[in-house]
Amino acid sequence: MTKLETEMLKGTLEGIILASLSGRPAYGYEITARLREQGFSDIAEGTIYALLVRIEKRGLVDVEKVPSEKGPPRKVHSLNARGEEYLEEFWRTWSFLTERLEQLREGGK
Amino acid sequence: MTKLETEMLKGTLEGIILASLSGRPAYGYEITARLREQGFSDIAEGTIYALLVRIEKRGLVDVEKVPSEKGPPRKVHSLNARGEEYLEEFWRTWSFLTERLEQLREGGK
DNA sequence: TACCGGTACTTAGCAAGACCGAATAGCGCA
DNA sequence: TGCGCTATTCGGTCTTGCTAAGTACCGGTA
Repeated sequence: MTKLETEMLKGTLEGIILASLSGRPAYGYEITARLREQGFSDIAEGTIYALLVRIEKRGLVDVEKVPSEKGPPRKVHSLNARGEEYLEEFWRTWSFLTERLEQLREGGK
Repeated sequence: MTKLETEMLKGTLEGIILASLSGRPAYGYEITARLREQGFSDIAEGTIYALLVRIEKRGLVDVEKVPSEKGPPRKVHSLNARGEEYLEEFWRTWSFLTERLEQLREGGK
């Protein structure tokens, strides 16, 4: 992970995870795998778990413990109503940012 | 400024300033004004100055002191070769991020 | 002269986010 | 027994942006 990426992820990683959770509940290990497949190759596992705890505390996801066939029990996170709302807010802010940046990029040429 | 925006700016504000400096040298006060016009209405002035100091230390800009008619001397910052390089790198990373997020957004529907 | 407002920059202390590394734990297989 | 994969937790560090306050220069006005 480049330093640039790391810093840019701040504030967006949360939205990324919520988005990835939207409609498809998942547990930490699974989310990490999903993200890696989707191109976020080097996101630290510890980071994902810390973030999941955070969004749980904020009440954006519901958590259910499900026994696993191959390891300790999984904590399955599903986006709830508040989470959906927050996700929408996230997309709005994200759109705002991308629009501004696109403007700047155009202007810089 | 919403908390979401603040967190999302982390890691991108630097690029925003470099981009805004690209081709048009400017001093802090001016940059703040520019950004406000461009929609970043609530970026703290102190933040801009701190950031300018940082990018100067990293050698991404050249700084020249220019006397002002109405106040203390201005520190005019201009993007140098290293800064241009860094800016390109920033845009690459930014593009990567936006593509991934766009994917996620599509997938979530 | 004294003061105020606008211009311009600086600094100290704080909160939040992501990272790394290590630890804990369950399970199957050689 | 020990290795490797699954799965989660925790402590300490670095970077970033924010707030709030202060310094400094200038012109106009009372």
